[in-house]
Amino acid sequence: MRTTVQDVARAAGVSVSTVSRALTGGSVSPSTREAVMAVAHRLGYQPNRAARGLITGRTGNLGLIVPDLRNPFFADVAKGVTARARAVDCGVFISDTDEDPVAELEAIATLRHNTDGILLCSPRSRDAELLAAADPQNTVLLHRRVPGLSSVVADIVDGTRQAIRHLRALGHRRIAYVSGPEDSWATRQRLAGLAEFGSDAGLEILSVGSVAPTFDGGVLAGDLVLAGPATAVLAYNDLVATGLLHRLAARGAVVPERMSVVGYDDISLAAMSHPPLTSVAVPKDRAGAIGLDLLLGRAGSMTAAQGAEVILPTTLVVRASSGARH
Amino acid sequence: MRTTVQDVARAAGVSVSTVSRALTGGSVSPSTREAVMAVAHRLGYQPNRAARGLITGRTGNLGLIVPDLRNPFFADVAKGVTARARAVDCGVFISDTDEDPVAELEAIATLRHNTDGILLCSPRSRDAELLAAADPQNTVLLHRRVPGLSSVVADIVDGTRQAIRHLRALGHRRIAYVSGPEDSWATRQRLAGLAEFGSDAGLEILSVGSVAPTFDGGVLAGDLVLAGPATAVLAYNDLVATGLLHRLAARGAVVPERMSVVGYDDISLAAMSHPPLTSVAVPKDRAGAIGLDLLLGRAGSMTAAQGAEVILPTTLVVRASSGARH
DNA sequence: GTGAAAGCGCTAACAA
DNA sequence: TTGTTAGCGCTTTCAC
Repeated sequence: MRTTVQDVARAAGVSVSTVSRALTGGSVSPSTREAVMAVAHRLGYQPNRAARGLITGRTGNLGLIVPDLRNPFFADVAKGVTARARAVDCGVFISDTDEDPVAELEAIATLRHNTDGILLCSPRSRDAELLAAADPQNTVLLHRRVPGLSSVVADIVDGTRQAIRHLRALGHRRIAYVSGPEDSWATRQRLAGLAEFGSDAGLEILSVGSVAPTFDGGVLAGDLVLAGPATAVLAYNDLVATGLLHRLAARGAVVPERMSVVGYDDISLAAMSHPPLTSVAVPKDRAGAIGLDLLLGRAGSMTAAQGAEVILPTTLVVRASSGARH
Repeated sequence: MRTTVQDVARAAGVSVSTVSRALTGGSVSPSTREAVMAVAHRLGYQPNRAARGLITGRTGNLGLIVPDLRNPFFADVAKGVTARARAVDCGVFISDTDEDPVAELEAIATLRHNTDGILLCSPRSRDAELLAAADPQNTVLLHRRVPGLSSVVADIVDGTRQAIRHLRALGHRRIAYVSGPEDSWATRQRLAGLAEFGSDAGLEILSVGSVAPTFDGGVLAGDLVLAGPATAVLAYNDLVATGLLHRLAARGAVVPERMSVVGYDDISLAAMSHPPLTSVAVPKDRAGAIGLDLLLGRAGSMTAAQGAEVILPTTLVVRASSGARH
């Protein structure tokens, strides 16, 4: 049997309430506290979080919901969350919904009752669904914004701006854009960033349509891009950019001489691609960590309950896949 | 306030125990069960797992400890665990120890008291430490074997055999091997596989030493391999193989014409490398799922408490990075 | 400053 | 089949 407060109380010759106070920081005489702590340590006492949660109403745990842990983007987010959680001694339930919206809603329903809060990565669900399922008081959206819910997002519009300016500075005048899922918030943000250059006389943004935000989507996009007059391409994300790189190589189009390629997100893959990929870096792990702080009321004056909207800066990381126009 | 069994009981006009029975599968009349279920659903009732766990002694949750979620290998393992967990309605605490052995022991200590069991990925800790910290009754080791603890591992010896035979069939006679962390179980297994070919007269296995099991480790290994007479190389894992591929490309050594490369683990990166990587596929997600079943006593007759040792088959996936000797 | 007792939400005896 | 009751381990009034 596990050691309980009872055991510690008996061994220390005090009451259970004194043990509880000594361990949780109530008002106890210093000598008593010390004695209790010593006994607790000697007995290897670990408080039962469930029992504590039952009475305090706080579980000390929170939930993280992601569409796919295999996607390096979400793995990075999860890493940021777990790292911060470890620092503040908070448990993290992770739910991988496998891109299934139904599983996502189920996860929200379960976790909202069994945790102190939910960090939600939901690129695809509709605003209304999210608003219906989530509790605004203790839900923080990661990398997506929905009015009425707290969120931590990256400044995608500015990231797009940096990418296009970079390519323009390299002499590119016709830049293809490979879009992602049409209904997603991230897609809309990217397009908003591109729209800024609509009035730029010397520049043409050529949309080659939407593809799946995957390696295969990028392979598909490769041919579409080569069919046009573009000398550079901005991809929806690094997975797409990597597929693009492959297809270009297979078609004999040398990067960056024939075509410059810029990705999005700066996942670890970007540095390992061939050639290494120029990419708009998004602070994925930091977003996770800040989201957690918001949930726990540790983010300075901001809390999730107040409907905080945090925007994190993006940075263009220049590698070998982008170069001067030939 | 959340709805409780009390609320459901009142609304359904029955006692709390009837509600409990109706919801957990006790003996209740079909009509009552149906009525209770309907009311529970209407009220959006979600049982408080903490309260349930307090009395049943089972939390319905388990813990997964990994060194690094960013590593695709462990992301795959986590995916397997969470997918199976979702199917059996079980929560998963994930703890990313960031390769820190101290954090790992802390995670074990916390989770063993707050979950029904622990799935542990610990490539580096020493056997004795693990045996001291873990409870053999409800701990399952993933991708590592320690006498006295249950484990789910891949047949690495056979995987190595397949890789070497593949290269030999392609005409290679001098095969370099890039080793990983010297003290790890996985490293020893790979070496055991290679040892089988020690007496093969027409074959020479050239060890080029140990490197970090990362992309950078592979870059480093590239030069070491090129300095020798080998025409093919087997890398510790796919991350190393990818770094190798990069360095070989940078040095002008065409793969597979000048050098065949075979990796290990078949992470998603393998299919996206340039050229796509031949790799020994390890059933990462299946291992996670089976580990979970072992913990929950759902794996047929086997349970973690009995010290089960499951060995999963490996398969060589041939892609473009390996070819006939020139 | 300390102890006794109530009770968080739930399940499992035990009665009926 | 159903209801009543005790109690899981803990924190928190409320007395003292």
